[in-house]
Amino acid sequence: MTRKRISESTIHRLSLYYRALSLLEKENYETVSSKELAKREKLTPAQVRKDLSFFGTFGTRGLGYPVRELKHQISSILGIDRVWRVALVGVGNIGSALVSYKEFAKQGFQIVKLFDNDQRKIGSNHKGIVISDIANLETELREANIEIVVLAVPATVAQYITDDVVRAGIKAILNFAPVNLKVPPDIYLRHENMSMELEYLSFALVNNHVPKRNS
Amino acid sequence: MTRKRISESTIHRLSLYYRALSLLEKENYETVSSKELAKREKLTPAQVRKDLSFFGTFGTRGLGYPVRELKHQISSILGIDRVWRVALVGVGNIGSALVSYKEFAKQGFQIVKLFDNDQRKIGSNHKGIVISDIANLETELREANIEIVVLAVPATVAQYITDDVVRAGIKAILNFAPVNLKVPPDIYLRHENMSMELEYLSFALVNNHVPKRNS
DNA sequence: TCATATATGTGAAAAGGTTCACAAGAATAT
DNA sequence: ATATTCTTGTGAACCTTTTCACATATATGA
Ligand SMILES: NC(=O)c1ccc[n+]([C@@H]2O[C@H](COP(=O)([O-])OP(=O)(O)OC[C@H]3O[C@@H](n4cnc5c(N)ncnc54)[C@H](O)[C@@H]3O)[C@@H](O)[C@H]2O)c1
Ligand SMILES: NC(=O)c1ccc[n+]([C@@H]2O[C@H](COP(=O)([O-])OP(=O)(O)OC[C@H]3O[C@@H](n4cnc5c(N)ncnc54)[C@H](O)[C@@H]3O)[C@@H](O)[C@H]2O)c1
Repeated sequence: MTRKRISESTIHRLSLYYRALSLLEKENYETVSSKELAKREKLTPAQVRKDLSFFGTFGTRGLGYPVRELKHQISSILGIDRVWRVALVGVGNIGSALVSYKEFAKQGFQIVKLFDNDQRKIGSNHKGIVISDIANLETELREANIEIVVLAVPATVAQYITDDVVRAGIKAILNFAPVNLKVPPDIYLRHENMSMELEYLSFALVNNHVPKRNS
Repeated sequence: MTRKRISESTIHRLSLYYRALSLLEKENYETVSSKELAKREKLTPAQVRKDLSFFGTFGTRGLGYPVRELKHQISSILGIDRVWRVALVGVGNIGSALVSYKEFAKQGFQIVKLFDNDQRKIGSNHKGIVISDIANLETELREANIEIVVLAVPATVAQYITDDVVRAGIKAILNFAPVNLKVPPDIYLRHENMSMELEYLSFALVNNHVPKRNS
């Protein structure tokens, strides 16, 4: 268990390193320097080395990092060297897109349960999964040993469903609805907010923005 | 033109304030304190006041901020008090979901052009927009006066299409493909990376993470 | 009119995150 | 063997962001 407190930015960059390493592996690189890794994800070599140093010493001086080995280490740090059982609530536009996305499963996020409140959808088979009735959310989340819930429901019902999800003992939620959900402090809650990124672009264009620090 | 350099975090929080203010307006609030605004978006009152202070003085001591007025001010700062002409490339799973999403248009992001390379899709009418051939990307982006391009194509072709988009004079790109795109320094490029958020949840669960600073 | 309560706006302090710079380890060439 | 080159790992310096704390301004009630 990581006892040092790691910043969110570092964790996000681990995802980037993982992605870059996957590509490097495909390109048959044996080793990679912090310089090359940094270049591929628009970061600095010092940043790469500092981030990795929080978790151990993975490199060889004069040579760099072993690609396969480091990739494996990062997947272990991120906890994606295993399968996570994920449920998705709201099989609408965005929900359907997420279910169809094969990369999630490849990274260990396996969507094994779908929920909706639309009678036309309930019971139907969607990409090999039968859509469950939202009325049975709590019991079925428990029975299926779900660990992560993805919310793709209208903003108006998101809080209500969240309360149910929390009651089912779920500790991690990814929310696509543009609303700030109230959850107990021991729940990990993340938001996917696409409007925010569009609004950033809008701001940047209008103000000719030069960020103080780069993303 | 904002000459002071504003941090990305501040801009992202402006989006949150805007969202909260929209709701407050619906709830018929006349004024709102930094305290209430902070509570609704899980921030601190000082943070709210500091952020707003970068752009002017909008509040009244002893009373708070006028909801309608502040909302309007923020929409002007973010540049969403106007219509942006957006094109979307790749009308697949996620692309279709984005086109169907009415909130974008309500916030001024109007998707007016769709592109794909699939012959079965080209020429067909999708939510009132005829899908164009990717072969005509550059000319049609220019002719339609597109200002923002959303990329929802496979990662393998994303860089290639980006080069075209840049050649068409587009200055703002929102990319959904999990790949770091190379663009000239005067282009605003943002990434929507859903795996990253899932991986954060995974990390948090595995490591019992307490972030150093909250999101 | 005055007292009290409320809440902003903002310098200054504190906390956090990034970059620098270099000692030290390892590979490679001579 | 030794020199040279390369590149890591990491304290310390630097820069950015957040939080604190309070002077200041307004509203409200007596
Ligand atoms: N579509 C997008 O591109 C997009 C982009 C950003 C954010 N979002 C957000 O994602 C969420 C879903 O958007 P969407 O476009 O997929 O909407 P949608 O209407 O297509 O899908 C919502 C789904 O949720 C189901 N649902 C409604 N109430 C429910 C309930 N009480 N219990 C269970 N299921 C319920 C509906 O039957 C539907 O299948 C919304 O909050 C939206 O704001 C969507
Ligand atoms: N579906 C998801 O939930 C999801 C989640 C995260 C990221 N993404 C990313 O979003 C992108 C799209 O994903 P998707 O699931 O919608 O895939 P998809 O295959 O359903 O859609 C891709 C679309 O792009 C079109 N396309 C392919 N090559 C093209 C080209 N050269 N020019 C123009 N159009 C072209 C295809 O015809 C198709 O319509 C991918 O990069 C994916 O990694 C998707």
